Amino acid sequence: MVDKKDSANKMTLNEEMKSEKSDQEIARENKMEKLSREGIELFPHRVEITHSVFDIVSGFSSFSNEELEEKKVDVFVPGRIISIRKMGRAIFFHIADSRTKVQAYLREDKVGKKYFTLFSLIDIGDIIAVKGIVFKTRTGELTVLADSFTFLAKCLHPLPEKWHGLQDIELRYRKRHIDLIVNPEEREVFRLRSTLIAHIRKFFDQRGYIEVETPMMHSIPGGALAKPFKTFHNALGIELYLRIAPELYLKRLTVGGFEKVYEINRNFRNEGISSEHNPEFTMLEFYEAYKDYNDMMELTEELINYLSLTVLGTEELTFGEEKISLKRPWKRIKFIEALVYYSGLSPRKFDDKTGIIEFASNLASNKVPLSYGKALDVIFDKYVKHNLIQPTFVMDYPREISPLAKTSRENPEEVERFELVMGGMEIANAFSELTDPKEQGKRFKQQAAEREKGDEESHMIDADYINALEYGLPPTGGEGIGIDRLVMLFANRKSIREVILFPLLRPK
RNA sequence: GGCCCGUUAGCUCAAUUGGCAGAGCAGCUGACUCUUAAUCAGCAGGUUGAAGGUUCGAUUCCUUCACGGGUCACCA
Repeated sequence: MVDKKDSANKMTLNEEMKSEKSDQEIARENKMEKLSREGIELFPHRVEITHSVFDIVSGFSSFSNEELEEKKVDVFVPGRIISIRKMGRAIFFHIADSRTKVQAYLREDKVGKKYFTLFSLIDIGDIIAVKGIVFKTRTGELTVLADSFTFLAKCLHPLPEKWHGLQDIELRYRKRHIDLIVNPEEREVFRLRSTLIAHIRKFFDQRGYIEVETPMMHSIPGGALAKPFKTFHNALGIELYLRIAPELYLKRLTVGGFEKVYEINRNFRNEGISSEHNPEFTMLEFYEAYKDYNDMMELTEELINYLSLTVLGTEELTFGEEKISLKRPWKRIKFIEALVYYSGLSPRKFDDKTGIIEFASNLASNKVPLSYGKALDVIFDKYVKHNLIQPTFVMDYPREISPLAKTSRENPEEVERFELVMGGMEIANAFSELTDPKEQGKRFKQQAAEREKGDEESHMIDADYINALEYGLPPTGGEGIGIDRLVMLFANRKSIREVILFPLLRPK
């Protein structure tokens, strides 16, 4: 098995080394050699620029050509060449930075024959810096009239076509750098992601939360019901798990006196890959002492509404065919009521536990025996989730599938937990945290029993966590929000791979 | 993992019933000093994802495999 893999790797490496260059790649290498022979540095150490492309476009677009001529704005601007239009002894080309592009204009009579000839050795994709004066062409396009240019990097491969860009989805993910060069709208998705996360930090920082980092490697994976990745620490000689959630560590911090904490970081779950699941994904978790799940609903509405208003400037998201209104307050529905409403089963049917388990088992294809709680969850996923497009808090979950949540004040079979569903996706999961160490011990034991029966996702017993609770966890509201999915909603992308720069793919 | 779909030039896509694998962009050569999907003339570019099979002949039909997409199942 190992040998087979090794030889396969060697094959691909050899193939890659031997792989023939295309005529276009050879042409580019030849140009590079010619330029080097001319004594031109193609990969300089640094360059003293005066403006970015964005600076020029944002700073001078509003001026007329007359005003620009008067100002005589000298610029030295770097960018990647994305198009070239050669017309005899004049050349127009566009250079781009991550935000926008600007035209440059090179004339033989202006730069001299030498520079002009050198430009024929430039390719689309090269990164150069253009020195010149800003003006507007007859058609009114802001343009840098070049008097010289400097190589910053040579591009040795042809770029994808200029108006279709890179369409091949597999190539876009495997060669994300090319995707980002030629597909400006993809850059915007990741810029949006960055801005969104920055505002999340701002939101919590302003409320007196502190941001913390807790371990990614756990000896007991906890805080969620999921299958972990396993790894090994050589020096300690112990098996470790990549974390499935930071929850138990964050609550230890609340025990320790940090009353408001949050963490934005990666979780790892060893489960299927789909348009809504990447094995590693980014989760925001936050915990606030003296609060319960009702407070967390308020906070969640406030957070997401604030994010939309500040980042997108609207309270309405467009997600595929749907419009999602973030106007507060959002819909709230009890878990069991949602099940009754969307499944079409009569409320009485849900009192028949074996009947429900049988019903749910027929929906699921795997043979793992279902508990009543799991059965309800299966029905929820199958009948309810995808119908909830507008933001909806689904409240009061079965206790069996919520081992870390406090029992409901009204119904001992339920816990104070909600999930926020939007665009048919689960976006957030929160509860009034279970703070009673004895009760927590019991819940863990029930989970361990499920585990014995073959449920790999059940929670392991974490004695150290119970010990932490024994020192006193104040009443606490806690919540996790899937950042990738939130970005999907904000960026109107139906696949999680569109909002993760390097989604996990099978190596080729 | 099951089912469906896709993989053709560097990129985006064609190819009729199984009958010489094409186009646009990009590239190369040349013309052109306000173009902008610049234009014009010419040239080059292919192991049709891989391996097998059927056939006189396979991009096309069949089998297996690889990778990806969609969907279902599990999960956030």
